[in-house]
Amino acid sequence: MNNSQNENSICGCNIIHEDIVNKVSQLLPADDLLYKLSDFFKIIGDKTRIKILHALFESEMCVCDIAYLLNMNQSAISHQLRVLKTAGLVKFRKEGKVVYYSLDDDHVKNILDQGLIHLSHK
Amino acid sequence: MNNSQNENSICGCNIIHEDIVNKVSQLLPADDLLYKLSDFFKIIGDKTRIKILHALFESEMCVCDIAYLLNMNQSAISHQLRVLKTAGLVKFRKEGKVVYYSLDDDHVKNILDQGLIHLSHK
DNA sequence: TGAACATATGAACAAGTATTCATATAAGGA
DNA sequence: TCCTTATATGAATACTTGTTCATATGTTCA
Repeated sequence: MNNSQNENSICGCNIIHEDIVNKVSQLLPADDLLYKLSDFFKIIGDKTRIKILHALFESEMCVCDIAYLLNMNQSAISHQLRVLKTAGLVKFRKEGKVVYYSLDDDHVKNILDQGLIHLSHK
Repeated sequence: MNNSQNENSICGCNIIHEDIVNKVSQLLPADDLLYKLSDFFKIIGDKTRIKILHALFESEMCVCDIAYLLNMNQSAISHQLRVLKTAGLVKFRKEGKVVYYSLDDDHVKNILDQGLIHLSHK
């Protein structure tokens, strides 16, 4: 237990447990890494994108197929596919006019499945 | 290959591969479940909350400690702790004025670690 | 070459959300 | 009881982001 007299200007209160804060502070991963991590979860934390990913678990699909499947217009799907592509979660191949998207990462299915397990245990 | 003459009013294009769409449509988890799943990832897809969770991996902490550790004011942390509490990811115990937060879910650390593995493999 | 179509993309708009500020609540100590 | 302090919370603000609309690009086919 370690209190200082004046409240801290940063957080607006005193440090109650300086020893714990110091210990945890050292063990915490770098900000940079944690930001990347939260960005990754942000990508899969969207209902449209998570549906696209689940669809691609089953089969590669073209933009038009996905749009029809999800009952959304082509533009919205195309925008979201770009997000997934930029994040390295999907890749594509072109065949004439048609662009086929598929998964580009083995871990993603694993992580989504873990999420489902989490939900089922709550 | 299966084209209809007029473009589809829903997605603004024709279905290219009706067979695939039908197959995937049957295999896709229920909307309800996928929404819950994306909500879960949305919770951990925030830099402040992911820092809080990582901090709590190491030790239970009071609100003030977390605020000081993350260099944020008490109110912001309190709001985010409520989000995490509502999602069932953290729990708390009271000791006088002080409220101690800790993890309330075993799967979360696992999932975050998987996320880190994903990042390191990219 | 021109029409049709699959996809991409920029801009605008709408909706959601994280943080701040002010203040309330509740507990401890003088 | 009054003062201090730890936490919670409602409202306002600022920011982020998903979707739509209009349009551009690029390919096929007649």
